[in-house]
Amino acid sequence: MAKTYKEPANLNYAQLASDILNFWKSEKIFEQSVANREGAPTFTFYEGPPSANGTPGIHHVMARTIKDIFCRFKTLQGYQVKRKGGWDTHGLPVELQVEKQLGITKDDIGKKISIEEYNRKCKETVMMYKDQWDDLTMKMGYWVDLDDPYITYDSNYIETLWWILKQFYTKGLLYKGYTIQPFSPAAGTGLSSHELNLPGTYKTVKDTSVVAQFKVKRDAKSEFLYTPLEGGLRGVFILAWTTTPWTLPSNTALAVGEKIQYVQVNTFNTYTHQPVSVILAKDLVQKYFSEKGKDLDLQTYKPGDKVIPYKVVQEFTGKQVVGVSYEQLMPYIQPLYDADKAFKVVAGDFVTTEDGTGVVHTSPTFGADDFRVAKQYGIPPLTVKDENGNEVPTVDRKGKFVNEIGSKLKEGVERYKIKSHKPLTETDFYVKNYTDEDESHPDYKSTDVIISIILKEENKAFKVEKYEHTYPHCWRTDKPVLYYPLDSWFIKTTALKERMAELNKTINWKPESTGTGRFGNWLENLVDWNLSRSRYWGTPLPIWRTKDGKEEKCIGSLVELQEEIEKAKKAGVYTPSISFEGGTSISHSKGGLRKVFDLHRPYVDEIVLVSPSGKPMYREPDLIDVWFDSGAMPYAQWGLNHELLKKGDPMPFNDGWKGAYPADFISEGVDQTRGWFFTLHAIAVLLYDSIAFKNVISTGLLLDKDGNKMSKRLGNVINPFETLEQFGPDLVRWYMVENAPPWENLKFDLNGVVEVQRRFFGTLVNTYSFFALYANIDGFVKDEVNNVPFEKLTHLDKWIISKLQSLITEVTEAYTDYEPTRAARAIQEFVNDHLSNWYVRLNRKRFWQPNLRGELSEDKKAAYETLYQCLMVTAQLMSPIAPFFADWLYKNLSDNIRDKARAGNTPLRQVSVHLTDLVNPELAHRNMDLEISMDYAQRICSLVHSLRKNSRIKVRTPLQKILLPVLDPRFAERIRSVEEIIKAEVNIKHIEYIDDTTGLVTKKAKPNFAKLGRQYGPRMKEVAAVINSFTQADIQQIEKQGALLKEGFNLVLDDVLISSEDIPGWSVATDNDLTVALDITLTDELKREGIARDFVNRVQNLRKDMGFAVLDKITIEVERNGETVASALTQYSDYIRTETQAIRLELKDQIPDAAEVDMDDFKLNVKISLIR
RNA sequence: GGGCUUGUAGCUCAGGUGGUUAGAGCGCUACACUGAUAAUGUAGAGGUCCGUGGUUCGAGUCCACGCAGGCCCA
Repeated sequence: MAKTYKEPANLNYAQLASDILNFWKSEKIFEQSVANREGAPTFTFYEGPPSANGTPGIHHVMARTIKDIFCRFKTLQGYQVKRKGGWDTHGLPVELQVEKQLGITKDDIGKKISIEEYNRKCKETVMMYKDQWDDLTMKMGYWVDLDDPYITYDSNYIETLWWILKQFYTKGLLYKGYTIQPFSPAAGTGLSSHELNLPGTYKTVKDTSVVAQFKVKRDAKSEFLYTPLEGGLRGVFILAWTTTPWTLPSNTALAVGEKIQYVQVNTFNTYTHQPVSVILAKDLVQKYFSEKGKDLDLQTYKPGDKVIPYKVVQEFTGKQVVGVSYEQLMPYIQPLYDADKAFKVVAGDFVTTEDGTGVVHTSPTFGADDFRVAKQYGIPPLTVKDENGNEVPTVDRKGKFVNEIGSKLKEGVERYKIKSHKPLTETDFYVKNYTDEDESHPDYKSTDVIISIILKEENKAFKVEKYEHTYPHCWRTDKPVLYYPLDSWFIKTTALKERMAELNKTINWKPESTGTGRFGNWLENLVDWNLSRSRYWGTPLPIWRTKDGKEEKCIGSLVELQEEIEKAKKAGVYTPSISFEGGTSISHSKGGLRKVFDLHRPYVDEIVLVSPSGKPMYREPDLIDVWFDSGAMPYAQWGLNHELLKKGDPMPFNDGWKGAYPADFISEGVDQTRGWFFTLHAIAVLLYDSIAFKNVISTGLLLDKDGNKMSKRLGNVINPFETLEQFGPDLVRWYMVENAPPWENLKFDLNGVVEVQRRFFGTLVNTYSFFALYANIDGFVKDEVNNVPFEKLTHLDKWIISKLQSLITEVTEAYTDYEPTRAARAIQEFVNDHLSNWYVRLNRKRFWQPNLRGELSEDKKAAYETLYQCLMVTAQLMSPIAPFFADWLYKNLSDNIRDKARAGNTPLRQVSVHLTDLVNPELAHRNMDLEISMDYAQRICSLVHSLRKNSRIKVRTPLQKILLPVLDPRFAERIRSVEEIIKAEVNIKHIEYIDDTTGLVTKKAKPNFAKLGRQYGPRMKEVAAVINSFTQADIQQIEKQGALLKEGFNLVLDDVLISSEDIPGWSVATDNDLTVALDITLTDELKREGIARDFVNRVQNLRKDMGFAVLDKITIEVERNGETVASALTQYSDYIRTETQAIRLELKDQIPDAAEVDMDDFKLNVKISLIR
């Protein structure tokens, strides 16, 4: 017989997936799934571009599974879901990889290797692992369009970025400023955070640290600090600590912690012995004052005394001194602007009491925190004008104080007769030893030391000491790094901060906390976006400037660039010619060499434009942050359309743009919150006052099974290819989704995948195999049009179909809410607990009943149809998560009727489940009463099993009855509707419903706390005690009359929960509101029936042992063994023969070659033989 | 240091709005079943619900302060 339904043996899930993958490829299923929905509403998905310069990891399988699920689900729902792939190609990781490959460092660029060659190498490297990525994409079943991806290094792509930047520039949102960055004066270059993380950069050094005394100005705000001054005290000083005394001349603020407790202490200066009143954090008092000096009389102090008396005179929080003004510590130069706002106490969230004084000296030009807090409070930096009139910091790029400071320091050296290793001029004050001075010279003094001495002399230093700490050094020169203001280009994101927060509220974040918390807070504390990167491989900033910085141009397209170049040529500042080729790329010839032009360095740097006043303009050398690349993908993935651009279209993008903005859905790791999620959002708000995405899932981390990060060092990295090969993609995907919600971290354990295989896929395959086995035997073929009418289905059929409708509703809702884990768990529960363990198990007999006259009975047909429907819908519901397996199941169930379905244009005409339309729940087939009844049945059976086990009576032995206390008539009705199922399942003859009239049930009343609580509140304990003391009569009364007055409490029926406690003399089992008692009396009649059943079982075993086929007919011979057995076998002869396909059952006195079978209580000699 | 997040059985996880006996699966132990069978069922053991305070008649759940892990920042 040709098998209509495949019967899998030893299913290999990886093989299955690879077969289905071939099918998808050859039939172009993905393409069809998009083309099919032409004209339908669109669902827009944006692919966050991965970088192909590294190999994909198992976490990419996770991230992409999530993306894939919702794209597939929306397709099933009828949307058209285009998914354009993309590649992220720029950035530091690419550069580092190239440097590693070539064995060079950044220093060698432009020396050992030209920028041109270097960037060519980067471009080659960036797609190094593209094949592996493509392979993974295919193998894991991630559907994304890889034929036409966007690539961020493309000229088209970069051109769009330029266009966007130009829009920002025109709106005044792009400006040049500075930030504090690590800088190596010796090398003359900024350092990236990566360079700071190189081994060996942090060295332990001994620096001179100073606790400086900042004198508080007396005014209304600070008056309270002057109140406790005693005679002789000259002033109040705030103590602030620094390990970089050279930054003190540029101090403009002091930062305190608002919540930190500070104290004011009257004491003496160690160096000048002058009486002073100082302010510092309470926690740090012991660090600066010896306990011996505490509360000593200040009058007794004489200069030179070892013990310095001190007295804490008041205590206050940082908040109270915020806003206090102080005198400039080293008044060498004045701020260039906003001088009135300088020299104030401010609050800084970075202030601690771990070291120092709890007050942080703030110099906005030389510290990132300082810069930030100064900006926040509008405090000016201390800067000077250079020869061009530009504002510059007080230390130049060589690490030397400017002359304005240098000359003052020189004066100090002379005034205080400080000895030095060589005569110092105003140009000798390097803030660190960048000039390799001889430090071993006995009179050598660093600038830090000189400053400290001057401060001591001037009663401005409270304490000076050497301080050992680790400090970053330049990996090239081994010299200390300075934190230094460097030019940068910024996008003024702060201008639209409120709008960004407002629009963010319209985005559906999964989980919500990432949106409101992590992202929302980030938006609230937003600073301007620093776009500049001093690197080589990336999108160049399209801004040209004259040398003096007075004129600049921002280029917004290639056309514009070409026009500007023409102008420059006419003006004679630039000779190479550039021309368009094919409208999108330009070629560039210089010195006879002609090469295809791309917009990267160094080519773009060679272009010199001309300013309106006729001066040459050079490109600002910066590249832009790669996050701008990816954040601009909604626009740049399509590229600029020059025709629309000419017309002045505000959205001049190529085909594909329309209707694809904003995205309906995106998903990336939670680490992208301030990366891609932010840049997408920022650019969208700045450009179009729009959101860029409506729904977003931020996925958690993928850890190893012990919760550790996967790293090569730990050797706990899971290879995605091996894992997919071993288990197949469906199991891996299912495991990842089912195990934890996607935004939680996932502890990836291969044992979990094995478990998914056994527990879920194994069960589902078994269920399908069961169906296939019997459907093949019976020749059942699904007919989409003619089904057994719903009314004629059995209770169980209707029940599982009702369950199925509930499942459809639940799963659809879960997917719609972006809760894939809920969907997976619901499907799993349905398949395991309801379909397999209940429906199939209880219905097995229906399937193996022989057909009368070779025809399928209506009941059997109904069983097949019901099971078929359940499997088919399961395939569809699970298809977003387990796309290969679901398609396999779908095809197995429907391939045989495809032609007919096509002819009739019925739903199963589609060759793949991924082309079908999601079923809608048929609410008419939902029957909650039935579902509740069946739930009771399942629980009652479980209780009876438990009772049977306790009394050691196996299920094959029938028992007379169970007793079921009935507290509510509706309950009895419900049970009656499933009575037959219960009786069959636990092999019981009768169910007896008993109520309190029988006197068998003892009832118990428990307080309904939830309801009583609202009413009685604090008197709860009293009421509860009253209810717990209810007598049977009390319970009866409240049940009958609905109310009871007892001990002053007017109680109604709802106030109590009545359950049956016990049935005297019976063994009972309870499960919440259910109680069951089992009659364990064994009569002879019951024993005989039990023996018959046991006997059937033993014969079946023999049949199986002897390798008989299911339909083989046999004869049975049994040796006599007592009267009970004989009568049992005689009485149940018909039953036994039907069950075992036996033609004859004979009792004999002796059977020579019989097999001995164990009937538990006794043994029987039995012989079965095949009838040919 | 800050923001966000997690902490429930040996492991992986559920536990609307507070309600008195905290659940599931796996694993373990025992038993049953043996025509879904490299399956299956039932039962049992296993808990300081991270800690300490607080609010409340009542806290796994709410609040505060901690501890430990994670992510992103600084």
